[in-house]
Formats: sequence, C-alpha cells, structure tokens
Amino acid sequence: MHSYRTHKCNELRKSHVGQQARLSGWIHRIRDHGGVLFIDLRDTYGLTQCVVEEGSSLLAAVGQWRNESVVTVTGQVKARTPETVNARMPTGEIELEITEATLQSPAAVIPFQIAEDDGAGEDVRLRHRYLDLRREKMQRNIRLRNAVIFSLRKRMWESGFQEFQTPNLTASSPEGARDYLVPSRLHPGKFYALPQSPQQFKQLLMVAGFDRYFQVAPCFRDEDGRADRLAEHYQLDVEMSFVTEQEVHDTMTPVIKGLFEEFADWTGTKHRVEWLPKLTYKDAMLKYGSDKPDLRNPLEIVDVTAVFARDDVEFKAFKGTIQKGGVVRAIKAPKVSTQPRSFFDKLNSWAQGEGAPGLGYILFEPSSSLPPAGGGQGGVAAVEGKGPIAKFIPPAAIAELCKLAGAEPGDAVFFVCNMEGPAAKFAGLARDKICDDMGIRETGVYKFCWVVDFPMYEFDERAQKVEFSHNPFSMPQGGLETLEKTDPLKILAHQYDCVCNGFEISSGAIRNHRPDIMEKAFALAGYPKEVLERKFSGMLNAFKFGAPPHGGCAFGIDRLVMILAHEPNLREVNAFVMNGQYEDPMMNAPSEATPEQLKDLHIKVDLPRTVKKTEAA
RNA sequence: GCGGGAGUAGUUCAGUUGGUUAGAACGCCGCCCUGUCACGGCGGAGGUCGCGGGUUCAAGUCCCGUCUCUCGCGCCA
Repeated sequence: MHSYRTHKCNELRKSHVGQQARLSGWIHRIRDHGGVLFIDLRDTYGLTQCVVEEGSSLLAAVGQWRNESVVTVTGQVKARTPETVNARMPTGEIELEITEATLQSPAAVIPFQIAEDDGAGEDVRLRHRYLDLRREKMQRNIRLRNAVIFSLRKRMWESGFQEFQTPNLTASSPEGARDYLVPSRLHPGKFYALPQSPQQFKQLLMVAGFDRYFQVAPCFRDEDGRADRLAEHYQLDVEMSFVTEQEVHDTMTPVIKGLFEEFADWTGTKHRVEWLPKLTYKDAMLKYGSDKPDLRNPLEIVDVTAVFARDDVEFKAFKGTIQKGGVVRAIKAPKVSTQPRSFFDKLNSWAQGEGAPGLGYILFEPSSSLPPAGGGQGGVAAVEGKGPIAKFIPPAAIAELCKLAGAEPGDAVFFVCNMEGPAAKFAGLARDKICDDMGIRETGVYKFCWVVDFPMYEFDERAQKVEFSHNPFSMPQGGLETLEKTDPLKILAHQYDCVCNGFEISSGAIRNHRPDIMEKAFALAGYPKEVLERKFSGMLNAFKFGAPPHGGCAFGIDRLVMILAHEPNLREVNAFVMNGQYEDPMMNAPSEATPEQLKDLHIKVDLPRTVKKTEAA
C-alpha cells in the first residue's frame, strides 16, 4: 500500500465499501464522543469522515490530535447506517474506520480558524497566508485564477498566438508610473527598472516578425495601493502585426467573452455575458461621466447647459460658471417622486462631502394647470418643476429641460455644474451614487464594451503644458497630417480600453511604428528629438529597419479573476500578496539590506527625517 | 502628502453619563460523554484596553500627540 494515500479525500464512495484505504490530509474538525471519535479529514479535493470506533486502542492517542495537524489514516471503508448518512457531503455515504493512524506533522494552535470564516483581519491572514490559503474560499479563488490563466493561454494559442517571455531586469518603460528600481552591482550608480509592462519588448517582437505575441506578464508599478491595484500584477499582454484597431477588438472579444461565459457561474449564480457596442471616449465621459462606465447602471447624463444659458433662467449659481466656459450636466433619475425628502437631502449632503456645493435637482410633476400627461404637446407630457431650484426656472425652460433629459412626470434630474472635466467626473460619481441609493444597478450580468477614440494629448494643469494622455507610442488618428494640422488637444489616438462592470480590464492601442510621426508626436508634447532618441533609442532604431504596423492590448488578469470571483479586492485572488502599504508581513519585505550588500551595490542610504520604525519580526 | 473608518483575550466583537474584580462567542487546556458531522455537558487559563502624555478622587471611556491597519483622494491603467 502507498505510504501516504490510496485515495484522495473526495474519492471514496459506496462502491469502495469493504476495501482497505489510506488517506492523508489535514484534520479539518475532530469530534470526540468519549467512546467514539470522528475526524473530518481534508485535502484540497474534499472531506472524508474517519472514525475511531469504540474500544480501539488508538482512541487515547488520536484524542490528543489538534485541528490542522497532518495525519495519515488507514482502515476499511464502511457504509454509514441510513440515519448517519450525511447528504451534504459527497463522501457522506461512507466513512473510513481507522485501524492505523500516523501523526505526520502536529499543528500548533492556529491563529485563526480554517474550517470556518471567523472574520479574521487581513494582517493576521497575510502574516499566516499559508494558513489562510487552506480555507475553502481561498482554495476556490486560487483554483479559479489558475483555471482562468489556463483558459486564456489555451484560447490565445488556439487563436494563433505564440507565448513569449521578456526580461524583468530592464530599463524604464514609458507607462508613466513610478518604476521599481534594482541597483546594478556591476555598474555603480546605475539601475535596472522592473517592467511596468513588456510594452517595448512586445513591439520589438513585432519588428522581429513574430506576428502574434502573447504573454502572461508580470508588471510592476511603484504607486500607492488600492483595492483594485497591486505593486505587482499580471497582464494578458497581446500584440499583433498588420492589424487595424477593429481587428484587435475582433480578436480579443471572443477570448474574453468566451472566458467569462466559461466561468460565468463559478460563484454559484449564473451570470449573463453581454458585449455592448463600442463607445467613444467622448460619449462615455458625457453620458456616464467616466472612461470606465458601469453599464449595469441604467442612469444616463445629458448636457443641459443650453437650458441654464437661456435669458429667462435666473439661476445665478450656474450662470456664472457657464459664462466662464463651464457646463451643466443633468442625471435623470426615473420615478423618484415617491421618494421621501430625505432621499434628496442625503444625496445633497453626500455631494457636499465630496466637495461640491450640493446636488441641485428638479422633480417633474404632472402640471396642475395644463392637461395631464399624454394629453397633447406633441407627446411630451405637460409638467411642472418642483424642488429647491425650480423657482428659478420658468415653465418654458422646464419643458425644454424635460425634453432634453427625456424625462416623464415623476422623474427627477440632478444637476452638476462646473468646468467640463470636473463636471463630467462628478456627474459620473453622482450617477453611481444615485443608482445605488435607488437600488437599480443590474445584477447577474457582466457588461462589456470597448471604449475607443481616446485623446492623444491632454493639458497638464500642473505643468501648464500639453502632455501625452496615455503611452506615447500610440498612433495618432490621421497620422502625420493630423499632427501637423490639428490642435493637439483635439487629436484622437488609436487608443482604446475594454471595460467590464465599471472596471477597466484592458488598455491598448495601435502603435506608432513610424519614426517621423513619433518625432512629431513627441515634439507636440514639447520633447525634442534628443529626448526621444535618448529614452527610446532601442525601439526607435528598430523602427528604422522595417517595422510592421502593429497594435495590441493588455488585460489585467487579476481584475478578471476578481470580477469572476466577486471579490472586492485583488488580494483575495492572489496566493501571496502584500498589504495596502506594500509590505509583506509574512516574508518581512521590504527589509533593510546588510552593510555588505549596500557596499557591493555602491549605495549609501539617506533616510528621511521621520524614520519609520522597523517592524519587529 | 491629504481625508473617512478602525485598533479591547489567539480570533471576531460588546463595554452605558468617566465609577468597584473589563465581558461574550469561537479557539485553547482539563474532566465527562458510543454516532457526530458547527457534536454536547462541566470546569479552567488567557488582557500593557495599540503606544506616550494630560485632565480627574477615579480613564477602555474625556483631551493632546504618535504608531499601525483599512477604504478613498492625490498618484497610477
């Protein structure tokens, strides 16, 4: 007989009754009844109940065993009596009668419970991640992650892509985030950068003629953490030669759609997968106030600047902003006339908490002086405006507002007034807040779309100059001619994102493979040719020797898994992660280097004035 | 760097207006228990109330400072 196991803990069934079997695993639970003792033995595959029967000489010893110890038990598979069958367990019709028992590795008292979710905080869980990972939920999440990566690999290979590896010790890439640096021992004073993405390498592979590249690529960014952001994460990195933007979408849409369909019911609730028509960046910002809109939220935003600009509208608070070039955006909330006053008041104080002056609104009600809804006026219901700011707006303007917003009696519109950028952004926040307060966000669906036509440049308020919006290697729409003739801030790029349920899950572009266009593109952002040549000489040179037009994208694998697992943060779908401060309390990273290491690296540490207390191990 | 929330037993939490010996559940230890499957019963151990200072006759509770975790902003795909 095998020294550790003849079966796994999910395998034994009625058909095995009478056979000798050996199982190894962790003690999930132990129930000592005095004369008889039960062990629920666990491995990653499942649970099997094992029994020490009355009179057994093993009883005393096994009775001392503690939860989470690793043991090997041997004995005969027995059918349970009908009253003792456990229908909730796949192995519930049988049990293993222990006649031989070995304690392989006793467990000390565990810092939190494995068999149940005791709500232990993240610090303890991360400090003992190997224990946390034993829990069923984490086993499931990691299994999902592995399955997702396998599925993506399979789908990519089947779509004719080759899988590559690229260096992790490299030079700074143009993503715009802070790099993690690694000092070079052989080259005093010089540093490698960990890749923020394999951007340049994958483009160089296109220049090398490999045509279709993918990689499950580690990416490193030294920026502050968030629930959906990690210092190191993995991307499904993709690049293709001789393709249009549309072809990139058409290639990747079935991969991601297929993936989500494959795992749509992983959490137990069946989810629909809907791929919606692509959205321009401009429309996304206008209608949803975000470049990564959650399309499960049915609310839409409309521009109503024209209404508040009318001569007969008195509302000074908005008028002043409009005169300075600002805009008014309205969010329509259907059928809220029955909401209590507190609904509106709460939204108002929420807005103030976000730093806005408030969240003005108008409630449309059937007009008392005009015929009721549907009674004429070209199909538009006759309405009256109610609410704190309604008195500033005469009936004709109310009617126009109503028409613009497509509102019906009983609906309300909320207003945001500011300069265009901030107004769109805040309207987006309000749109989500109102949706959640109304409880009308759709559930049970993954809603995807591509957001396209991102601007090539934006105005950097702090530096007071034109800057690249995304990575500078994107091809401007219209090429050289557009760059030469158009206001930089109006130039669009062949740059796109893929969005799912309010998460940006991918970003990509058709790349600029022409040195002449690149030179011009950099010049518009104020970078002379020398800067371009110094920073990106490798790639720029490559483009001088016959570069195919190419483009691609990269999907955030951790985010895909997080969405599929319905987890609120990325740490729940990675086996080993750092905490919110990017420290690993288990491995004690980051930690100080020894004087010898620093000497080797020619580094002197110059600590800031407020020295952080080093963590006692 | 900034803002919100949190920090009390191994874990999750309660702790009234400042008032006597800081509680509960799970876990742990001991004893009992022949069929449980979140086994059950009895008993027990376990606390620098994050840390430092202050107010007070008296501080887990009030005030000031500080550290840590977490969510968000800035930053960043």
